[in-house]
Amino acid sequence: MNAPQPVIRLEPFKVACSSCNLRELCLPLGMSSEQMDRLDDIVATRRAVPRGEALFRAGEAFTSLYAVRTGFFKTCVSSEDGRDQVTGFQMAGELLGLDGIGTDRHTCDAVALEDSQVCVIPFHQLEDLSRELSDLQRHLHKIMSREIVRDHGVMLLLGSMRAEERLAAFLLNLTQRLRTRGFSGSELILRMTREEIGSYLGLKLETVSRAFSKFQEDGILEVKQRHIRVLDAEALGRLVNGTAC
Amino acid sequence: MNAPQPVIRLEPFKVACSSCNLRELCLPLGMSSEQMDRLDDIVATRRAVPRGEALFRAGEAFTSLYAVRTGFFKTCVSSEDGRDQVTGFQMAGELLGLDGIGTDRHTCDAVALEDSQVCVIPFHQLEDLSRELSDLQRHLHKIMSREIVRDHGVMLLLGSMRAEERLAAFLLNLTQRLRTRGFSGSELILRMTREEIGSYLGLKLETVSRAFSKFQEDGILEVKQRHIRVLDAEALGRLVNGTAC
DNA sequence: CGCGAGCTTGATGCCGATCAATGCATGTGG
DNA sequence: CCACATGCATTGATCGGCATCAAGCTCGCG
Repeated sequence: MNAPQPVIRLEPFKVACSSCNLRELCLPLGMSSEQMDRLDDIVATRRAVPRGEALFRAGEAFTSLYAVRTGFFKTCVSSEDGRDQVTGFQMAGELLGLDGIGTDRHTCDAVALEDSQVCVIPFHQLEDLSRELSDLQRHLHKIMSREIVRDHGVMLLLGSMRAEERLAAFLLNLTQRLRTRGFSGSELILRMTREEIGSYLGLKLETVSRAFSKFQEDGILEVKQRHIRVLDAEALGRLVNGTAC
Repeated sequence: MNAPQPVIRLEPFKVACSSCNLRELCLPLGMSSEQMDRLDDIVATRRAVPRGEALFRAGEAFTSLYAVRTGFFKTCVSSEDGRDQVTGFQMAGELLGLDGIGTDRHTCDAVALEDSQVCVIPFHQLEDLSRELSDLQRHLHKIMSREIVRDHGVMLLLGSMRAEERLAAFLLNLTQRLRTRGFSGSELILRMTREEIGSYLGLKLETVSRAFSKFQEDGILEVKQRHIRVLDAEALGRLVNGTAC
């Protein structure tokens, strides 16, 4: 059903982890410059993915991991009967494609929510290199483990939180990650629709919209379509921790 | 808050992956006998965990992975405000502890639901060995990736299925895994309470109970407390795929 | 300017949570 | 052996949060 969709590929151009401003967020975290040079040898190309296009789709052969260099992605899985679920949103410095390692096929779609660029990391070469560089090996393991832990957090959210708590947790997570990337965290532009937020949070888009309106009424947020300003981050935090209940 | 709880530890005794009847399900899958000997060098001890005790708890230092040898476990995470969520059930041949790699601390509790034994796999030694044995390295990566994919499946379940579908999916998954281990799959004894099933599925225990009763009325299951007999596996499958809606 | 995608808001209904009572198996002590 | 406690499961009655259905609204764009 998911016919492999042609993805626009710009002419590959040379990139270097060692000179990338994301190196402290991304795969090269904590590596020496010699180690990074080795990594540069295998992370040789970038790929541009226009807004709305898929970087990969469920069912396609897995060959590489991808590091988001610029832009924003969602990943989503779907069941046979057509229901689908957004499993995550990825921003600069985050890895895509870990799902494909287990079966050598991707198990989800990765779709760009704005014009984006990724670094292509051929996985078998990465495995080879990580047998030589134990720092790289360890970091790869940590990244995969953290993805598992993140997923557990989402399960907790989906299994036990009510609508407003879910949205609050989502916003806190987003602002947190933006702050790590040098943004203020109190002002943000959502790159996804209400429906995509809802899919991620296990809610319908109307419920997401109502929750936004509620937060605005309560003076916690200022909401103008996709432009969000966080007025009371503490209140958001209280919502998540349930202290406010 | 989670004080490290003493876990009963039997005197370690020698074990061997190479002679383990789970080797085709577990970490040694697909390895040669020389490779397995190397693995045996580091997987040197077992540990017994009585029913109700924790193998590890959130916050404890991470040192090892554990392979379930006999018995049955649940893993659960909890939020600051005390809500908790069962994130998985593990049976023979499955690995526990992957969550701890990312931060060197466990992020969930692993609790035995019956008297159990695990093989202790010191993680740093496993990393060392997997730098030598690419088959082992690759298999470890596959195991972690599959855990991520499994988690995505649970998200889909929690985010978009209704109560009976969730229970049906859960039962199919259980019987599937039991069949892999040589059991019939049409008859099973649940090792967990209705409440634990509910936590995993994002439902209250009463809802789980009602769903069981409904399946019994419909002739899909025979339910006697924790003894379940699957009378109509196809109907269960239809429920999950939504064809029945 | 008008169209359409996405967002907001209201009215209604249903699924599953909640509250409560009872049943059933196991274990313990008199 | 029975009396009783305890933990778990079942079942019923009621309630509430979110889904659903249905209008409008906003904004960007051809």
